[in-house]
Amino acid sequence: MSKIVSERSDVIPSLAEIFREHGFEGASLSTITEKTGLGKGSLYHFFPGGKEEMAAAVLSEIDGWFVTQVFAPLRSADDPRSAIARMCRSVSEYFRSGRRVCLVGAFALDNVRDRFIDQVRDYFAEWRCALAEALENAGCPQQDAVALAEETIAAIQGGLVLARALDEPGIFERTLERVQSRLLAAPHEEDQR
Amino acid sequence: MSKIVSERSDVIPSLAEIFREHGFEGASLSTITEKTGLGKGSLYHFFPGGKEEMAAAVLSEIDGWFVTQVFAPLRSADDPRSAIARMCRSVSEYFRSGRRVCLVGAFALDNVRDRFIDQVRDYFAEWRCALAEALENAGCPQQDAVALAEETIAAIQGGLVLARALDEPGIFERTLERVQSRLLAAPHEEDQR
DNA sequence: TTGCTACTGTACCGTTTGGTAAACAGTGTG
DNA sequence: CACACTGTTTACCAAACGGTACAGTAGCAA
Repeated sequence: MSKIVSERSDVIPSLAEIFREHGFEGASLSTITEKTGLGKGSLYHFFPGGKEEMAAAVLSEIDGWFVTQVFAPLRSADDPRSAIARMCRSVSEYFRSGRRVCLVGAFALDNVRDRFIDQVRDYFAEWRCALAEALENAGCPQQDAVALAEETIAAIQGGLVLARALDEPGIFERTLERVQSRLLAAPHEEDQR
Repeated sequence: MSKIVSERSDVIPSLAEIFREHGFEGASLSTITEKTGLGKGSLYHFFPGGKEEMAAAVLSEIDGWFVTQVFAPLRSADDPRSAIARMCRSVSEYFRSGRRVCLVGAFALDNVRDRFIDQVRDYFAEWRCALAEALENAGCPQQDAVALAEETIAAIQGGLVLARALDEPGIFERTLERVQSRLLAAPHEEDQR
């Protein structure tokens, strides 16, 4: 057999897709070997901890992506309002305009949350915090900023759930537009005081 | 052994709780027998179709509850605005102020959606439709009504996800309050035109 | 060429899975 | 009392589960 010399990081995207499709419990090792093209031997070589380590790695990569692509830009933006607009664009692309589900949100719903509780909590806590910071930098009072950030993230998650439930990706896109205009309007209102 | 003479409908609430906790794939028959107190024999007596029929029965009951407690009152209300307020109260109680998860939403996220696609779609479609009707009856233009209904349901679902992810039920309560005030404000704005 | 390391395929492990079969017990009806 | 009906228990099954062990192979450095 040819030695493909794959790296651990090479399989993570397909692992992510598998967990998104089947959930943690629904993703069996046979599914994973089939869809990744890696045998059990290779999988356990890269992830000695089995499924749990695979899922943890996936969550880590997701978190990493959001930290660099979304959270950090929100925090350190010169122009927070354009950073917010960029967040909406990134999020829309990441979730494929509503055709892709949020794995962290899916994990949060049932008992698998408890196995990855730190990663799940951190993901959303960081997001809320980063977005609130950007809103504050744009002139939004702290209390309003946190509330609006919370509302925004919840709306995004709910948009994903509803879009998938009704199989209407447009729902997510409309949600995102509503959210964006509300985010961009908020600091303005405060400026006018 | 004593004959407990349980009925099919008696186990459905605990089945619902089991699926909420573990998800569909994560709920094994041994978990189910343990938590319902019924042996496999009894379970297959009531649900010859196995897990799938159990979950379908649970979804049916959930849908039934929402139809009578939420959707119908929204549609046939003399005073649509108080019906909307009552919806918010019912929903808050049903989801235990954010400590309970929406099973239909959870099912929607991964592949199990496709096994129950009709029930999942109907649940949300009916909700959106009923709420939009109530908004129209309150004087909201049709297009705005549908959009606001959609936004509301997505917000509720997202509130549940985020509340559970961060283990802060308060997030859901705040979401619900925001949603309610937006629903009650909307027809008013239209009236003032 | 010889090793060492990183990776891969396969056979296998014990356990658990969803599901079936049959014997059996309580209850109501004739 | 006899009967059917409705639950319930128990034992059982093949298949699939997550996971392990290990021999083997490709790649590379000395």
